[in-house]
Amino acid sequence: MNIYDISRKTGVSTATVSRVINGSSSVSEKTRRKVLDAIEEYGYTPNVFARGLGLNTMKTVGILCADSSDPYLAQAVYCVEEHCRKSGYDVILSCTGYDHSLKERQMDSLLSKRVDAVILVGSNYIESSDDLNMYIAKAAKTVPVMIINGSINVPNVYCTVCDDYSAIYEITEKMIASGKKNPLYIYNSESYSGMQKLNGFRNALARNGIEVGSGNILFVGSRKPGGKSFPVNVVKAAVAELAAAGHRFDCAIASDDILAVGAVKYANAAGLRIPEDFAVAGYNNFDLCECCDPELTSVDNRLDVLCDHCVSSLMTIFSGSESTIPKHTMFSGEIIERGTTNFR
Amino acid sequence: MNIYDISRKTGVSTATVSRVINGSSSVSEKTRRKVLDAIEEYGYTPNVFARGLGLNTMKTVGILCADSSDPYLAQAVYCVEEHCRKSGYDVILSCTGYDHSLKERQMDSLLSKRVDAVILVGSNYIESSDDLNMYIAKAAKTVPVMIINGSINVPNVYCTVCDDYSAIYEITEKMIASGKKNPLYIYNSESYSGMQKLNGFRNALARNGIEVGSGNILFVGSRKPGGKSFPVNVVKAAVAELAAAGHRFDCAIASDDILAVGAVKYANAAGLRIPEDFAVAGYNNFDLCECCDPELTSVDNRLDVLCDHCVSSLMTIFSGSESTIPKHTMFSGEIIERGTTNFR
DNA sequence: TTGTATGCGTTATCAT
DNA sequence: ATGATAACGCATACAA
Repeated sequence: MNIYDISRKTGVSTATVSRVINGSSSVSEKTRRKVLDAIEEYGYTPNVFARGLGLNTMKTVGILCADSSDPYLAQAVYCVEEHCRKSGYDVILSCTGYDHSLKERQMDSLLSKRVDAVILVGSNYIESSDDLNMYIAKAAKTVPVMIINGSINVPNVYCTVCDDYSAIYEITEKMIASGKKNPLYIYNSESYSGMQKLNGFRNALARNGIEVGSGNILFVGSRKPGGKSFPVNVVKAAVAELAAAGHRFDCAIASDDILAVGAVKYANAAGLRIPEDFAVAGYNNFDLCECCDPELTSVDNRLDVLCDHCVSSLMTIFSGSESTIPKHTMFSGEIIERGTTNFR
Repeated sequence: MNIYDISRKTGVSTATVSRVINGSSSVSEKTRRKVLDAIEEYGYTPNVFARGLGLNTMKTVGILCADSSDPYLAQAVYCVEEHCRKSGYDVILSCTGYDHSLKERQMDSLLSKRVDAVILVGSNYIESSDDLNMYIAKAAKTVPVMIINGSINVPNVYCTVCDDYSAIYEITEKMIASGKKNPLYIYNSESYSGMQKLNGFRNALARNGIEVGSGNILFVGSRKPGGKSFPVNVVKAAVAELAAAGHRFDCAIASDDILAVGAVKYANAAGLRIPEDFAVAGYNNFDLCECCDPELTSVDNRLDVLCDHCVSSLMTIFSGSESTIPKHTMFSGEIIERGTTNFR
């Protein structure tokens, strides 16, 4: 059943059928009804390939994300997908893992599918070397590229980020203001955003005259794609090991809630009182925070806001008003205090 | 840059270019090289729309899932996407929420995109009324429909499920065998799978001569799409309320880990010893289990196995050997014991 | 091994 | 308001 069939059944030309389908105004009400009825009767659906061939678009955006099973990214993907769909765009999901080579290949694959835009979800798409970011600039010559939680200054690339630096800086300051002298920073990502957070921690310590030594910073290894989450007991063990090595700390700040939970487990196992002996703060404000005992203080990075802003911007760009869209938008995180800290 | 351009640049016909692209054997090595070089040089990519128009396929499968931000579904989506991509198929993701009307609409939308198959992820796609499942049968007339964790007997629909009934039956028996007299069942989904689990619980109790009253079963409301997870404190409060109403229980079995965590929080807050006074078991075996204190006993439903089986089957069907694929495949769950229980 | 010609189902342009 | 037809870019049947 194609447009010719409908044309034949109704006795009008394919052009008119097409007009009806696309809601063109210059069709008589009578003809429109006739055509609509036939479409309904025969269950005709326009062929998207033929349409795509002519218009060179299938109203589809590609999503690149490292690992859609990571709760943070899953949340973002959901939010982006929903918003795109409501705006009439389908979503092709493409998980790349954390290795560079695959990212580049999947990007090419997406472009070869003639997506109308690509959205990079997660801070891990911007590498520290410009060379490695070339493929993004190249892609942006074809279609608009949106980045959620990553930043790069290239034409036709639009970035929406959370101010991770300030959020960590601020929460570290609060820790110190609440009387803590020896903060520990725990992280598992060396992405740009990861480094921003780390800098926030370092600078807050420096600002308060606390020396930063190897005992203050703990890298627990990178996330692996497809694992349900980051193994919390790895963190627990790493913190315990650090303590056993003689390092002293009275609080921990983590770049991700799951890491913070590891710290809480360490403290509970070591018989430390939380937050009196050992305070903990996480990042992302997942429901995991409420699963923790005591409940976990965290930074809400307002992912939904970022995603909505990103997709709204994209739709505006599609509408042709790209000049009104900022290339870079930064939102502030928000500290949500719960039982693992005692700020004042 | 299209196939005509490459044809012109190389001095061979478009047919030959097409042959090279598609790896046809009957092309001289010399010609092949020449064409390949030109393709490389000009960065030519075949137009998928034109290709799709002729072949009527874009090597794409549609995924329908209620909420890709639910950790369980996110895990499944990741697994399915990865496997599909490795098999040369792209994935269109479509989140439907838990309402029926949207499911039907998104299914239509997917079919109108001419996907080569549809994968339904999650137990919430099979309704108890046949009427409501009609749209699945209808879709299956066009393309193969795969269901992960849901079951229905219809031509061209292939189901892969976990034996939820037996898993819950078994874990309930273990609870009772470990000395518990008053189990509580906590659930938040009335899907087919949800009912299977509940039946497993009921039958295990009946089998052991324990009467099932309203104080033994707690429904805590349904999941909402897009929320990060199920609000754990809602569960905690609901259990506390049940206890306050005079109901007595010495263990809890939950249909999802997050609900079990709620029960653990209740016990901790009530000063009950786990597992002596109050044992807890969850379902799904997420890393959440390890975040819990004590760590949570759970049923591993082997989602990765289900997903892999589902996609492998699909690829076999694509290859034309659908007759070798079972319409229904059931895997067993596996009980993973941790600190919240003391089985023997 | 290679080339020619045609169909695939739309949309858009240009007539009428 | 409606119709005829070209164009979109590829794969393939058929011819050479």
